[in-house]
Amino acid sequence: MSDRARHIPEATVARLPVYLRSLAELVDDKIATVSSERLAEMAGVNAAKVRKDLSYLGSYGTRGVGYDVEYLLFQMSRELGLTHDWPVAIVGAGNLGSALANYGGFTQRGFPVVAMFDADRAKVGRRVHGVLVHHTDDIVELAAELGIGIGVIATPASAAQDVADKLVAAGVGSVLNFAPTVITVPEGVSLRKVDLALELQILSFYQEHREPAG
Amino acid sequence: MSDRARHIPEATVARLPVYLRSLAELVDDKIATVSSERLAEMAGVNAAKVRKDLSYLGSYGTRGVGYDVEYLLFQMSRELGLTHDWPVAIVGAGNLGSALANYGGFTQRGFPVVAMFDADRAKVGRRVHGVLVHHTDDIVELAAELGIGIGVIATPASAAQDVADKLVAAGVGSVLNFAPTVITVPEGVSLRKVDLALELQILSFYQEHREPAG
DNA sequence: GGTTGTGAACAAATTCACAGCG
DNA sequence: CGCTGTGAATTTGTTCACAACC
Repeated sequence: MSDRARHIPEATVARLPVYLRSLAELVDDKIATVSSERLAEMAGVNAAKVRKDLSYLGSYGTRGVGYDVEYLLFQMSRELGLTHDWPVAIVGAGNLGSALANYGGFTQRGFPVVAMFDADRAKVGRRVHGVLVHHTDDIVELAAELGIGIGVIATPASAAQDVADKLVAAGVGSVLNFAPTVITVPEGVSLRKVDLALELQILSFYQEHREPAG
Repeated sequence: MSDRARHIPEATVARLPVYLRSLAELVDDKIATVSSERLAEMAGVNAAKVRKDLSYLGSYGTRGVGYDVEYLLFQMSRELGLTHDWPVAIVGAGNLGSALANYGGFTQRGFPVVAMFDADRAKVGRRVHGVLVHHTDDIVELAAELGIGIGVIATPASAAQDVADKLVAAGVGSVLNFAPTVITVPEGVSLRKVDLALELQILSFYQEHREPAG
């Protein structure tokens, strides 16, 4: 239907959730209208970028006035696919997987954790934050059955690619990888990664190269 | 000393740790030499990018042969500042902060967690994975005393900016923010963020816009 | 007057393609 | 002959600057 938003740049897509959060704050504060400048400040970017980014969604602002907070929030939620829930499965019920399951933020933001999987039979049958742990052998069958769209990988690196393959076989369209290894997914499946140690190593570089003091 | 690597692009810096991990795997497998093509495959990028990235570090390859794995690993570790440890403090001893402290990967990769901080007096004095929890009021004093270079923020969003300010006041040069909010640090301080819900929201966008099937 | 929306200018990052060297 | 290292071309992303509009 909406032919407006034809191909939004990746960099813009990655910023939309930040704007969304800012808009949610404004709603909480009962603020009805916001300028690109104010929104930029809240999102930690500059105003030109906000306007360019928002323009990909459509012309939702009013010149001389700004953007209607609630209207923009709604349009952005719709564009991000956040007007409905996306059931999520977490694979790996170890430290990290359990922490993710216990972290309420997922369910609260529309990503209910509906299943967990682990390769360790001793963990199968347990519940983490109310979510039942299944065996990884059952990913393909169960994830498909439960209509899981997004899979979260929180396994050791050695298991990650195999798990990703199973998730894809189950019809999962998006994968969020926490395992410290590169995994690949077929064309058409989205993949993002969060690598904790890697982030520290990047910071280490800048730490090492601070102010040449010359 | 080395005047070679004058200003490495950010995008390249963010990939260096991925190459580093690949090189470590090759060392484990007792492989002495690697081509840009092979390294690219392991790192999930293309060969041209590998060569361009590595060229910023210096001319460490041999034409017709490839790169000496151990030598490149050493040079890269040095460039990334990973030849010595970087003591880290984690602020926020809740679910996430505790999971991060318990996650052995940090210490193991040269980022020993030497202190934790929390605003809740009930948590102060406890130990998480052997690390003592202090009160956030003592960040400035203690972080400076302990020579902490990198601070990890794992607090609720509402506390994050205040904590960041304290860390900076303590002389911390790098901040890794897990709180779901935008924080700012002064010029010269490095900042990276990991936002779990945000990653899922980005995936939701692509999930929502899968295959227009036209 | 004030603020958006957007072409045009600029900057960063990626990819190509090949000379140069082992 | 094979593979690196790198200029040049291309693509992607950012910022400027201003016309259009409320």
